[in-house]
Amino acid sequence: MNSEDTDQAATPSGIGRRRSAARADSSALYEAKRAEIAEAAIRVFNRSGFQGASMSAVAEELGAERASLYYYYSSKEALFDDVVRTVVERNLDFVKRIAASKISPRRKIRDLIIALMSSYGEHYPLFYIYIRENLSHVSDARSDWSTTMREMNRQTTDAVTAIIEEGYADKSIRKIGDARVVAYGIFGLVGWTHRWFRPAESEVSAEEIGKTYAEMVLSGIEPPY
Amino acid sequence: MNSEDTDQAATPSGIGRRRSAARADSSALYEAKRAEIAEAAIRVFNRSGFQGASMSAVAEELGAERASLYYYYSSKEALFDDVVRTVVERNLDFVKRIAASKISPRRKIRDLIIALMSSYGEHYPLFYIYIRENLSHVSDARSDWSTTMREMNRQTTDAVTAIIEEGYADKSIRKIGDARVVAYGIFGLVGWTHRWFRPAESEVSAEEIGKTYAEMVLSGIEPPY
DNA sequence: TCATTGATCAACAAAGGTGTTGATCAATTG
DNA sequence: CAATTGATCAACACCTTTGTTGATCAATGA
Repeated sequence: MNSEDTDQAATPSGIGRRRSAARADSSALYEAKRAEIAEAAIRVFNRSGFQGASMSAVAEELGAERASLYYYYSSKEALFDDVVRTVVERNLDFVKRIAASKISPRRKIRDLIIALMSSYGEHYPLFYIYIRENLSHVSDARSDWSTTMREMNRQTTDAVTAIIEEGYADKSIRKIGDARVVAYGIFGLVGWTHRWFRPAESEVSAEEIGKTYAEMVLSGIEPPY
Repeated sequence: MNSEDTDQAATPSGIGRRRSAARADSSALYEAKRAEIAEAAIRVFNRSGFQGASMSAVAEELGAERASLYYYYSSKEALFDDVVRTVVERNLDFVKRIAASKISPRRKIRDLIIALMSSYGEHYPLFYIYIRENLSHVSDARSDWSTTMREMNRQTTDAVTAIIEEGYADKSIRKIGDARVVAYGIFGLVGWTHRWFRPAESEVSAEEIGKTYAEMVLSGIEPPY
């Protein structure tokens, strides 16, 4: 894709070499600029999805020139990857931290739902662009990246499933069905908000939604008394 | 887009006139062929989404020629509309029927979740292509179609919200939060299955999933005793 | 002052998609 | 048999997008 690794025809401006150098540069200033581009991209991806988003639209959103984006990102996929990697990593850390805490399974579930919703609201629309995508557009050429992402997704699901099973084992959670189905249900409740929740316009806060869903799930999985 | 409404240059084969006639034809035989095309399209749309799906892919899936599709559908959008309209209408009928039945709000919720899941599993992947899309690709040119679809979506949500509120009013449902948030939660539980549930490969049946989620929601919204 | 560098401008080739068109073939049907 | 018709073939124009390239401008800073 780029033939400027070593040899470079000596152009008067040397812009070719400068460009590839810039894309490889990971100094703070460059990363800051990349973050700025990523922020604009997040908004566009959120509106149009990966396939529907064009680099022109990202450039326009940023108020810059399309060619300039290629100064920092080598392709639309690279840009998208950068954005999604952030989300998936943050999400997994999040879930893992709660899973590892020393509280009861029921409390974990409650904390998870509320904290997840709050985080989604706070970082809107960052998480939602990832939730929408489902990584369905990944090309075979990037199978290692997509493998990594799917692996992290699996870990995220596994962590929540493990919490449910922990509760099944110590009988603090009533066995209402397959633990994985329950885990997916929790992600469904929270993830589905991407379809209707707009923090800036909503009358109910992200936290309130979280509390409602936590209440919904919890009182359902509590043993009868 | 088509200039064959009235005048048509007399071509030797008259194929132009024949084509527009075919597209307007709604006899049983033509509708059957359209259904056959739509079935192939459903599979492709489910795999790739509207934007990612190409007419070539649909043709290949059907085992036919791309040009032949245009004999029955005037555009990719027309094909997609045909598919989605079916789903949205069926879904709304479904929800309305349960909402109108003479059972308690709690029973309505339970029946709705189980029946919806069963229907999704049975008609897989028809409903899921609609759930994925969110009608986000609609162009301004088709605003009447999209308005109709959004209106039907609203009615579907409203119907479920009304059931919750009915329960809030007669105190048969414990007030855990905004009725609409709860309604969206139910759609989230059920709708999210599009991300992981594959009827042909799954160990748990659609009905089992429905029962699990019904249990999860119900015992949660039951008043304490 | 002068080299460096981020950013822009203005092209460009290549790819892939859409919808159209006319000729043609093969099967069906009156 | 002869007309009809579904389906195919093989182009075609058109459009959008992607990623590249080289010249150039303007600000920065040594």
